[in-house]
Amino acid sequence: MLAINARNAVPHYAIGNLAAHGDPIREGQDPLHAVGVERRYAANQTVFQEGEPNEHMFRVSRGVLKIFKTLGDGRRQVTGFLYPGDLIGLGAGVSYAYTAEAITETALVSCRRSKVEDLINRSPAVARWLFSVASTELTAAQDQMLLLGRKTAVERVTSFLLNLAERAVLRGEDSDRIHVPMTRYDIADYLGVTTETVSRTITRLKALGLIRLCPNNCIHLVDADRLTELSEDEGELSRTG
Amino acid sequence: MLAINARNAVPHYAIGNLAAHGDPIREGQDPLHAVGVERRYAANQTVFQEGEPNEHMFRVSRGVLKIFKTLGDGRRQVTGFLYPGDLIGLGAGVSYAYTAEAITETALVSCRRSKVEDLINRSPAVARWLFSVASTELTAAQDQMLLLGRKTAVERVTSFLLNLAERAVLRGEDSDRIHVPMTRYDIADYLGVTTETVSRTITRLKALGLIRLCPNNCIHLVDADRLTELSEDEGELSRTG
DNA sequence: CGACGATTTGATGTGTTTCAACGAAGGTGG
DNA sequence: CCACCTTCGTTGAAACACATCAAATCGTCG
Repeated sequence: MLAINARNAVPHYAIGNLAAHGDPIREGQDPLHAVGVERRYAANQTVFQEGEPNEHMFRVSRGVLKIFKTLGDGRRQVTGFLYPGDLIGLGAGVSYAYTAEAITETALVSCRRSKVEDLINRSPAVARWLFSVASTELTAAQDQMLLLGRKTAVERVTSFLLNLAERAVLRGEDSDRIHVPMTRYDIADYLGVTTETVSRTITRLKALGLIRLCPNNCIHLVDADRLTELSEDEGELSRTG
Repeated sequence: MLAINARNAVPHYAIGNLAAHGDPIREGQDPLHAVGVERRYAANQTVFQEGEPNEHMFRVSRGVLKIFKTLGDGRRQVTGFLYPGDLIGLGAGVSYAYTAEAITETALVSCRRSKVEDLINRSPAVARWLFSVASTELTAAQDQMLLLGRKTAVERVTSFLLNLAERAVLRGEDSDRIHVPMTRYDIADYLGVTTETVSRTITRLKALGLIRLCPNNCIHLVDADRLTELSEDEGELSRTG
């Protein structure tokens, strides 16, 4: 996942940490922005829905969004939370495979897919960039599959919190006081559990003194090392808890 | 790392289902093969392990493989089964995020990542192809997240069988007599359940007359329509079952 | 202040896991 | 070619982590 250093002379759609991919796309050279249009969305507003024709790619300038898939009977799976710098609409297919919805007030740079193709044709650097972004997403998706398929509730929640913290660092934010703008319901649908389980697990972590809930949807990670242990080995909880 | 059974006659590296990506890379023009080397692997042989330096990309010529991630205590998540035409090693990062292991006897075309970069630089067509393959993988990964996070055991197993059937069609094989070379254990680790649950579910589908087990790890999908219903809505089972 | 959604907490239920055992299949070596 | 052994697959009984149902409390905002 890509992110930016928000404070900057260069506009907030700058690319940021792409250097991590060894790619020559640098801050202030967002290739999508050159050919795209910025659009704004209110909290809870839908950007596009699963099944609609897949005509645009988006890049998050400001705000947080979620993307999710839905089953006929209403069951949802949130497949990602998107932060500034992230791309939406990478997936293949003639129609979107998921719904995208703003969690906070949001600004996106929108770009027709045909223009993206043009960019790839004209610039190998852009091609490598997009390929590397998709590859990074793929790696993250595999981590999430491991979480959904094999991790316990405690491991899921701690993994989630640490993941938010990691991404906050990439955006140049504080890593142990993380902002959590999504609801328990969204988190539950992301982690493949219920809101009650998320709530109980957070309560438990709080009771263990590993985290602290602050006002404004903020969570203070008091003992990140211990949380890291819990994110990979539930057994730890009984041995020391 | 790579145990190579060197015997290179250079046969079946045709591209197969790539046309599905609507991209101008066609049969007999595998861009990887031009710069790669074919290697062979016995069943159960490891191609590379999670954590090893990520230096190669592979394309399956013949055989079936699995890729999986492992937790410290041995829990596994199979994140994909790979068939001829599929690419291995798309993921980002300096080291492989998962282990790749041959299920059947296998032939792969191996290609250094640096050569792949060169190809992207030289050919926008290859760049678009790789991007579209990665995008397709991403879409599949999201489907799998929905399965792992929200589907019941019956839905998981039926989704899996139908998915195998779909991919068989893309390879030009029969769609209702599918070859299932992986063990119940592999399937279980792919679907995020136990071998017992997979076994019981298959038994149940068999009892309902929806599938039939044939010799040689072959499963006959007797009622694909009904299976499709079951793959998206478990409730169906009680209504009609 | 009042109200509605979000969150937390409690009591109970259940789908799947875990533990256990057995039969079948597939190598391996004598 | 046949005992032997290991792995795989199936089935059964019991246990458990999480879901479900229910309700109180918190928090936010008109």
